[in-house]
Amino acid sequence: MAGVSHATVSRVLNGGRDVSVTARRAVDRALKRTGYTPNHHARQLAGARPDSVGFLNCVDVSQLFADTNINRLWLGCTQALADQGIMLVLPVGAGAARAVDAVLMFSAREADLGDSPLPLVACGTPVGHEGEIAYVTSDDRGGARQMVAYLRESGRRRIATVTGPLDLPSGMLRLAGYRDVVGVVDPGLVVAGDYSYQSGVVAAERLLRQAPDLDAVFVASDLMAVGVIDALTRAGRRVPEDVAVGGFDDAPVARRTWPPLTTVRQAWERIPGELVRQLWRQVDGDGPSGVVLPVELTVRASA
Amino acid sequence: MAGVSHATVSRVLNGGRDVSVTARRAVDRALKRTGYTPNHHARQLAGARPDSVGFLNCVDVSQLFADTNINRLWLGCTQALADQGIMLVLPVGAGAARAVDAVLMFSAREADLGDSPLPLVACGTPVGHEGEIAYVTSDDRGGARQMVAYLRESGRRRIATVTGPLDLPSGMLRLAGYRDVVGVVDPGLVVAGDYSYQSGVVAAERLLRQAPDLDAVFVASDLMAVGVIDALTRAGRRVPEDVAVGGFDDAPVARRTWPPLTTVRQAWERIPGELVRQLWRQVDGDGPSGVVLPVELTVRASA
DNA sequence: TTGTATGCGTTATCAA
DNA sequence: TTGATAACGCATACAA
Repeated sequence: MAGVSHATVSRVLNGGRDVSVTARRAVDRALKRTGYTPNHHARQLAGARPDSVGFLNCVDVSQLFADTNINRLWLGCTQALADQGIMLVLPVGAGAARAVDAVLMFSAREADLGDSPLPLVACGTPVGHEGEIAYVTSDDRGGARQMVAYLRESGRRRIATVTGPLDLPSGMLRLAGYRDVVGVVDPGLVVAGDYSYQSGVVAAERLLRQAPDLDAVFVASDLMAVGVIDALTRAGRRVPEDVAVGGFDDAPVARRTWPPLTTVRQAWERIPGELVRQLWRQVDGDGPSGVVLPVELTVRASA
Repeated sequence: MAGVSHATVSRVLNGGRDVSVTARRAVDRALKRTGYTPNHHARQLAGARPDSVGFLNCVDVSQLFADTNINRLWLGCTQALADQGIMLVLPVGAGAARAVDAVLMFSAREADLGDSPLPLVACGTPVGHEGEIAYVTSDDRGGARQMVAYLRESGRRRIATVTGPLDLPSGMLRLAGYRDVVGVVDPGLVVAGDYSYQSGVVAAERLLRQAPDLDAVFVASDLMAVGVIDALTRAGRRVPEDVAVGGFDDAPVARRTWPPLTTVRQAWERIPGELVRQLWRQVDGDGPSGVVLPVELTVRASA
């Protein structure tokens, strides 16, 4: 009760445009005096702009800070949103995203898609829903294509691949890119992994059995690629002399392997910003659209 | 539009009490057909019970899943709330808790306290605000007292202590418990740590310099205790023959040290349930109250 | 058992 | 620059 109306108080709260200095001061004092806190729900209901967005990782919550890719994105998004005074929240479990005003979605399988009542942007291609869901993604298919083409131009003839989970867009698309350049593929040269180090090891051992004459492997993630290199080395193959290994992501580990990993670099520094930009478009009612960020072949020593 | 009123729909949504079977079915069908999703904000505004609660860790978010204590609590709370169909959300950053309907607060320093507009329960004693904030805590002071008394009864005479952060209630109270039985304390026997392994190592080295004749150490956390044992061992002291070491928490690591750690066991399995129970009391408008859970001296081999 | 009416706390649209 | 006033979508006391 500063002797002014609701409306004036609201104006002060939202930037104080079109409010006289005296009124503003009176309101400010009253606010402080009464320890007033705006009600988030009422605010959102009345149509305020979202001020909390959820970082929804469809795969695994507990691994959030262990997976360097997700971690990088998390940090970037936190930053990009904090710049605008918006909080990033981590909803956990099935319907938990209802607690926030908007959603950033990661590692979504087809089943995770479906129309959301909230403004939503997917990180990665929402395969099969490209026209309905806004998204930002790296050029997975193009990147895979670049890598495999590079391997081939380096004179490799028996190029195998370790894929990511095939129910994930990135997994499917990187395999598609491999197919694009290899043409008709020998099934013995394709093994599925799950992006983990361990699955890289297992996949490489299997590959060695199925196709002992392979001379290159395109691995769909750097972490798996490390596993592949380790397994290959243990089996007595030299990298890259006997077998060239190419990864994907340019994760921090790519610089620390021996030999350093040739990989496809994702534009990590751009993704969070684009994600947030797309989210605002969504909030402003623009139709869903997709942003495909270019990737860059980064040649080091493993291939 | 199932041919019924708003109120009936609302009733169906909230359990369907006092609704005829036919009406309920009609509503259910209409709901499915239209893909209706209730608006969370409107619901909360209209006075519904909270259905998203925030797990607010005041210290460090990124370490959430690394700290075994916090991790245990996180899992327990997720479970306890999921049983009631409620989602646990992880708000990150200063004001992020505003996105949820209620708050569970961990590792709060005095500065983090202050009256919240949301129902809130602290895990740990809100020192200086005991009457204003509801809380659930282990008996830190009593536990420390038990441990130090046990050390003394075992014939130890120069009992040192490595404290936790002294701006954290648990840190202060465990030190207070130590004081309670030691009486007038030799300042050379007290070194502050921060609950980390590394700080245990550093503290022990310092203690060895300041008080080479010590014959026991009460360490305020198991993780630090491991560091203390390692440092002691490296310095040529045998545990427990030369120096007895007692920890606090009964973290998983306590069983895996050598020698296995004598420690103060917190009732981890009870804390989440009590926290949630207190939260509902809070929601129902009961005045803040505190729950102090007993701890148990667990004697293994290190003391 | 059902419908009507009111209020929740805020923003936004108008007049004044 | 300000103050009424109407939404916002839902829950609930009360009337029917």
